[in-house]
Amino acid sequence: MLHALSDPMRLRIVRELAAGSGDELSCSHFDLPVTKSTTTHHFRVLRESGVIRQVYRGTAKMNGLRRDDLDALFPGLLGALLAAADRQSTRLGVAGLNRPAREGGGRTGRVRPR
Amino acid sequence: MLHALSDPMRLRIVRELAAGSGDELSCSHFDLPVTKSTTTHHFRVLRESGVIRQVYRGTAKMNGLRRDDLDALFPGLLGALLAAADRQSTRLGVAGLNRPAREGGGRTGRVRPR
DNA sequence: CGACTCGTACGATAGCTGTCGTAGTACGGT
DNA sequence: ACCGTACTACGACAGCTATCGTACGAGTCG
Repeated sequence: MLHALSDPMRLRIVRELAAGSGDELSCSHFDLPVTKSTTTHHFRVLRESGVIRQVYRGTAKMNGLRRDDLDALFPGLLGALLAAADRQSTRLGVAGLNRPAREGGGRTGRVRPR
Repeated sequence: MLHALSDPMRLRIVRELAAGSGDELSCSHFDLPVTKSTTTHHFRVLRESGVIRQVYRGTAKMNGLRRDDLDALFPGLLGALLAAADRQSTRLGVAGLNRPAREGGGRTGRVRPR
């Protein structure tokens, strides 16, 4: 789980999910600066690490944060983590949630161009 | 920081540091199932991610958990994390802290043999 | 039906990283 | 002086993984 959450892109997804008042968002709701393939990859990692739940709801695939399960396993962890991410976000970037997440000096692969 | 803590070996180090009533332990106090080179590597990652503090105390190098700094930056995170690790530890392995950490099916490199 | 959108699967690629071994430095004991 | 301990630096290697592109199936709309 720590590994899953230690990627900026995935942490961003989780934060958006947690911020969403409703609890389920479609994959395409997220406007991530990566291709669809990569998005699928990240959602899979999150699902396989038990952080989110994915269900087909008619035509779209809804993603839900498994908050209760996580809280049962690791009480307080998710909350503290989200709070920490929020604090760091507001400390570094101005825009709250819209942090670039690995702007420029990414550590791996290309990000978008080509 | 999440990345630093998402490695079993490093989490183990941090847990031992946190468990130590005194706050500073020498590198060699830890009996990790890896070579000294790898140990140095992990300590460096922990130091560079700001989780621990290293000071030369005479001949030995003492490692201290930067608990207060971390708590200031991410209130409650470290506590929740350690608690979660403890719970998971007692759930999976019997021996509390002495979990093998990547026994057998490690994902990378060889572990010891050769 | 055809076109479009959403999401997946597969293969490729580059970079990170955990691990090791060997060699080196600093320091204290014999 | 010599050796042992503690730790680091550097190089090598294998595996993971974040990313991309392309191709594909499912479903919706004109």
